[in-house]
Amino acid sequence: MRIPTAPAVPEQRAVDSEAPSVSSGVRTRSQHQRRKRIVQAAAALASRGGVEAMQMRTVAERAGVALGTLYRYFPSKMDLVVAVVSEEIDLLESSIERRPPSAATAAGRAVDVLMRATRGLMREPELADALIRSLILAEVETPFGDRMTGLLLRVSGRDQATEEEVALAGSLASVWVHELLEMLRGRRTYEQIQQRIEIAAGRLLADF
Amino acid sequence: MRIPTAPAVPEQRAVDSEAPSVSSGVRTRSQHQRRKRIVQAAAALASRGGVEAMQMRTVAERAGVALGTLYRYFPSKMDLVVAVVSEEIDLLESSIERRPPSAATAAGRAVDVLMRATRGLMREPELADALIRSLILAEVETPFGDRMTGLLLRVSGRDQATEEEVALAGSLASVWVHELLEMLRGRRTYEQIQQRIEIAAGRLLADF
DNA sequence: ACAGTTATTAGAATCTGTTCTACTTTGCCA
DNA sequence: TGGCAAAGTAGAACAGATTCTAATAACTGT
Repeated sequence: MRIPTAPAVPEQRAVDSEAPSVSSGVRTRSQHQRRKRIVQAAAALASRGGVEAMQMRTVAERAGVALGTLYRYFPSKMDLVVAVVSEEIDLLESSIERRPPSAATAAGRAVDVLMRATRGLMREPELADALIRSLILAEVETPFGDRMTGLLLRVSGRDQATEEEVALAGSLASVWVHELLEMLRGRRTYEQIQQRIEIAAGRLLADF
Repeated sequence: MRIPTAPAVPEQRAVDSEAPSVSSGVRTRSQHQRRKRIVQAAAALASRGGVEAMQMRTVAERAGVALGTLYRYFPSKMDLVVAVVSEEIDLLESSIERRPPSAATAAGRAVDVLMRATRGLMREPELADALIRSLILAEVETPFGDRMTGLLLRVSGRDQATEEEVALAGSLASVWVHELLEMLRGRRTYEQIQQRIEIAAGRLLADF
């Protein structure tokens, strides 16, 4: 799996990696269905016992698909996790759109968004675990971190953000992710997270 | 891998978990040596090919120890990774002690420390990548974040820190870890990290 | 020195992600 | 309709972390 002769370059895995037919790029209806069934089966298993319960053999079985097929759609377990998790983020974004944060300050609105996301994640703890970890683990660029940062900038009223503003929003996002991780490790309660996010947001987005 | 929805009750794995003699807690000289040999072998392997190259069988072999013995000292690979990382942090701490940061402001000293640590990690990219990723993914408590936070508080002259100060230093530490990760993904240069750390530190530790 | 506990060992065995093989089915089109 | 490439299948095979076993060595207190 490793390339012994070229040590410097990390093995890029295909970013897309979610559909067969490499040549055409087309996805038939039945393939779409199959992919959906797989992701659903994976999500169902993960929301119970977490990534551990989401074993590739089991997912394949639950989705009524051969192991080889599962691997054709998702070349690694991580790809599957990422797929499951993408759906969750979509949910958050549309929730924010439906009911935008109303706090007076940018920091307040950011805290609102982050804590709403936190609550959403806490509803499916095992799934949340998978989400956060995959967000961090991903080898290549994933939309997650940037999407969260973008979301924060948007609710802060910074559609045309300076580089410094992007850095600050990004910092807040990374603090949030870290706090979530600590929660997953059982080292934070919801209240503690809120407190810490408020403190950090108050400083980082002070003059937004 | 459970979430404390209200109270924080993680299934604690023994945090220590690094020496035999559960009952006595004593560690004989030969045990100490053995442990040291194991960690050295692990570090040597990891600094070449990353965690992948640091296979438990290989580590045991290199350390001249049976696989079972390795597992007696380090119940899981993660425990071994943590041990390796701890040594790195020791190095950083003693380096800081030897040559304390001299900047005028607390934020400046914190930036100094973090960038010094960054340079240290960049010297062994494979090791850094492996270790940081594994630590972030670790299920259980790791000394990493807390030690870094403690270090930051110390160089900020906050030996008796308030809760808010701990939160702020912790936030800065998590921003740093995140930037490090981005660097490992090839999305940050050293200069960019420095810039972002300066921005974040300037806000977070403003009135330290 | 002796009995009993604890540490160590070699190696087999287990578990789960991933890969491989040898077929069979499906979709497509000339 | 015949045929070919892609997609799917069942199941074996492989890899590396972790666990288990049975036996031996080292250390302990008496």
